Amino acid sequence: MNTKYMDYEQPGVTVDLAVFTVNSSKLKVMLAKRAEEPFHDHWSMPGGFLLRGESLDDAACRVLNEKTGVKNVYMEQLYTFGDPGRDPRARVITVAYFALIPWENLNRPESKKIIDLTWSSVDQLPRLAFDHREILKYAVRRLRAKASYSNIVYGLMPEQFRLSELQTMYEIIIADKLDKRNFRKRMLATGLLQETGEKDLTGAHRPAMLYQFKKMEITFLS
Amino acid sequence: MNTKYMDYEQPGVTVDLAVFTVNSSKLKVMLAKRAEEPFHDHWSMPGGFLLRGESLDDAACRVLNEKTGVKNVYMEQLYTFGDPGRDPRARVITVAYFALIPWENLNRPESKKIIDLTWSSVDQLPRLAFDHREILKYAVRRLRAKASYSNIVYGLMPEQFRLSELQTMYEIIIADKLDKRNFRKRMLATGLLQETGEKDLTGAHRPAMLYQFKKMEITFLS
DNA sequence: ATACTTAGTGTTCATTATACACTTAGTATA
DNA sequence: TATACTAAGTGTATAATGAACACTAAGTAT
Repeated sequence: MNTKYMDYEQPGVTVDLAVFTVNSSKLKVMLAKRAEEPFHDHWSMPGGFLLRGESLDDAACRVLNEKTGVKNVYMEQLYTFGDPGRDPRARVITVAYFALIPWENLNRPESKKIIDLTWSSVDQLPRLAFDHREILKYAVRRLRAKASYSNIVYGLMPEQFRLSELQTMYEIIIADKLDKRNFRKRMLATGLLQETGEKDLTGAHRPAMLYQFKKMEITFLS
Repeated sequence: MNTKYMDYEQPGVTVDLAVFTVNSSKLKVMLAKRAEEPFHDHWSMPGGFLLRGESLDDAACRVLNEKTGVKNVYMEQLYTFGDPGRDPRARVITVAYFALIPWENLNRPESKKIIDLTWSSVDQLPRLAFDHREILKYAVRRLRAKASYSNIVYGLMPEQFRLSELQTMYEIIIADKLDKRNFRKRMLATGLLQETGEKDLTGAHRPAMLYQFKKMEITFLS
């Protein structure tokens, strides 16, 4: 490191994750229990310091993989938080990311159980470390906004699904009801869905066609 | 700084600005000539290192003020760039901002002339230092996108203006023509504009009503 | 007085969004 | 094996929005 830089602050740089999933009809976010001071035993966003030679995106993927064992999920950079005093020990800049994981992809064999992780409903967050409450609120706002004008919800769906499940997913995220017929029309009109040919025969009622996404790629809708 | 952090990389943190204006019917961005290695004499985005105790937003405002003398302009955080190797000397994380300044607010008495600043048309960028070309491309994309669904263009207008000037501003940014009557209908329907009562008597033709914004506040339009 | 230039204004048509209710195809059970 | 039950699946009419389009008005210049 060039000594010329020493006049300036060289903060620590962390990458923190807002990891969302939906389970039990609730939008939930992943929290990690802190094992160290400050905020010992408080819940916080999972995160970690940037490593030498590691890009920000790589760091975010690494942290996610360490905590959940999952890979290849939807992830994007959210915002960078750097107010002085947000970490009482030292100056820390946090690049926040947000990620979406289908509930079905968690609790899989490769997701080693980590005892100090939990999933909290986004409208009942516990007391959080640092400014993480603020960051998560911001992440939820972004997710809700993007759900209304993009197909980002795809990142939360399992491989195959009924259209009614997709609709429910939208309803949970935007916290509002949708009209069944209009919803189906709109979704099928995007051309992003594909019938799998298989039927879901669970339940004492007419079976549902199962669908999948042609490509997992986020696009902007009308 | 806690020595525990020393295992991790402590990068330099800079704040770099994509400062836009419109002049001579072109969307332009501010470039600064570098006085030091690396990339000596190359053009770059204006920016600087984060100072001790300074928030990211404050740093962005400070840099903008140092370069242009202007304050109170529209500014937002854009994205954070942190690939290793983007600065050949050392690890540097750059939090990029974008700002909008009406051309009329520049070259004012308080804007001391800085010889190593220039305005470049965004579609004819010179060779730039670091990854600044990539960052500016990203900023232009964001500006264009936001122009189409928000009233962000307001940040580029002078205090008072004709509706035809506002339309031209939109046309320059989105690089497309708009229908005069539909444009005026839509703009007036937002309720964000206010007649000043004054007329613009320049030119050999019917004078135009002058308008102003009720409040300089970015909102999302239909 | 006339020519010139930009300002200012409404209507029609096409597209998109919204509201709304019945039939279908399975399972469960009497 | 008939009947009840449940969620799946489907179409139309109306309202709202967006797009296309041409003439008159109010000044200045000659």
